[in-house]
Amino acid sequence: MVEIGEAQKSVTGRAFTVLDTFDAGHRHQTLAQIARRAGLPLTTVHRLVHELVAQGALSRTPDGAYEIGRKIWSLGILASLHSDLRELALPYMEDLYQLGNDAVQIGVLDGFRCLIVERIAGSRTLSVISKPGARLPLHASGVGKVLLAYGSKELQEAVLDSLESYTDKTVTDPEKVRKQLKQIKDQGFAHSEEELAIGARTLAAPIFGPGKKVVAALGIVSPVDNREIMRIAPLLQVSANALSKKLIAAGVSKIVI
Amino acid sequence: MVEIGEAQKSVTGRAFTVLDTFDAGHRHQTLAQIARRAGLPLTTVHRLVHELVAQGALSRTPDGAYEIGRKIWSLGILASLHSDLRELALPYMEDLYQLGNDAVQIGVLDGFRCLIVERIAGSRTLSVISKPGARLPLHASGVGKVLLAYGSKELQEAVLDSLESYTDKTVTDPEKVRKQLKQIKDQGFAHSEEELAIGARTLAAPIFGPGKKVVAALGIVSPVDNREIMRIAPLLQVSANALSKKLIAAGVSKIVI
DNA sequence: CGTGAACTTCCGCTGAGTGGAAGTTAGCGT
DNA sequence: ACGCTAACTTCCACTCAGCGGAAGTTCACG
Repeated sequence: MVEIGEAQKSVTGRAFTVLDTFDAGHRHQTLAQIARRAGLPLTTVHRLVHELVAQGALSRTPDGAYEIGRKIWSLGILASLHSDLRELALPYMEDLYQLGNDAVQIGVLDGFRCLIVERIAGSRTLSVISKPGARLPLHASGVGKVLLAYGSKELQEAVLDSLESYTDKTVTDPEKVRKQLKQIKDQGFAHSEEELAIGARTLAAPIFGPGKKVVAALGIVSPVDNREIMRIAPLLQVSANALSKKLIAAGVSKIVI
Repeated sequence: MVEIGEAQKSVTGRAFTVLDTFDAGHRHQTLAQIARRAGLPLTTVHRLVHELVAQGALSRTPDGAYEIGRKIWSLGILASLHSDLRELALPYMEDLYQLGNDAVQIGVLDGFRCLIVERIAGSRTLSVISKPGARLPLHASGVGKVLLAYGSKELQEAVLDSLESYTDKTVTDPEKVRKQLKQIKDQGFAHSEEELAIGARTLAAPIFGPGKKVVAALGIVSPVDNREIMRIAPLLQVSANALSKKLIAAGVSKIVI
């Protein structure tokens, strides 16, 4: 349990250093834990945390630990990721889900990762599906591959430079990935099998915003034993195109980068 | 366009006064707008906003306006509202949705309002459904009525004290509402017709957390011309009970209040 | 009942935050 | 073209909010 945060001189900086200690693996933290992970003096964190609680940015659980509060959640859903992209995409995702009860996900480029914005999964769907907020590798996930294929030359070079392996099916040879990317742009969708998680195969298509720019990727995740999945590809593309048109019509240029 | 924020002395306070100027109706704001609404000097807001942008809490749109950034969104989805309640509820909501393609929503008590945490609506569903983050009146919505019926005596008195009307079917007589609340607790679910929006009827059931405490309400919204809706009531209750068990098993006591 | 770890309160020093003033840019009406 | 207004940005000297070490409190465990 080593400290994560870099010392910030400004108060707001410190406040966010504190908030940043919270992540999917650390949703509930005690005061001392936060202080250690933030690399800040306990007294300082004590004061900050209390102020954040007063603001509703953090809240205290019955057991005395702290967690992210409702205020942050309420603000977060105002982000264009959620209010624009997610809102417009959901109906299409819902329709795709009903086709075969396979999980559906939508992600955007975030640095060298694919940030999952939303996913639909019922009770019968396989449970390895990444939750919103997850950051998948670009070269080993369907949605990631799409974003990479349509991404800038610089992005591709940077990513191809260090290809981490997740399963024994992960493609880590830059040349092979390069060929895949070309093929994806040619056929308009990506396909991957057990490259990130055993048991899952993925289909993904690009979502275009204003100016032929790819702003997101729409994907379907199903169990490997599903032989039918390739038949869904055209339907996925229809949905992706319809969503693209809707995004362009709504003038959602705000999702850029 | 009058100022909203109350002057805060602490820096974090000011920072949140700035963030609080953002809401569903003000997702994109210019610097001057923020300053006016926050009731803070322009210079101060200028500095704060730039710092927030550096932190990723705000981001600048191509047209120069500001909006809530990805950092806040990423943090927000860690809130128990989202990561606990929403995650556990979604599969059940999905199943309910598939029953009749009626919109499904889940909400929690937030002050004197019902805060919508998530909703499922396909492309064919009626579009008046409230989005996540919406705050519905307790006496005029299905989910709200459930929370009110199972709420504390003090809450009920406070709410019954000022019953706002939204349509000509909204019940604003405290005595009538009181009777409704009793009936809801007796039969275990709430039913409302066009009390909040014309054309919509609602069914809602309570979700119990540890200790028989109601932590949320699960609801179905369908068009008024849907004669079948009452037949869904038992199914809604089955789902609600299953979700309750799951919440209790997961020990989600953190959703309290 | 002693030890340690987590949390809270206290308080005097100091530099980060403040906000008025002045400068820059952009759009609009005449 | 030109002034006018509003939005935004930069500058800088004062001062008070924030800082964090020290000491006190609470709690769990052995």
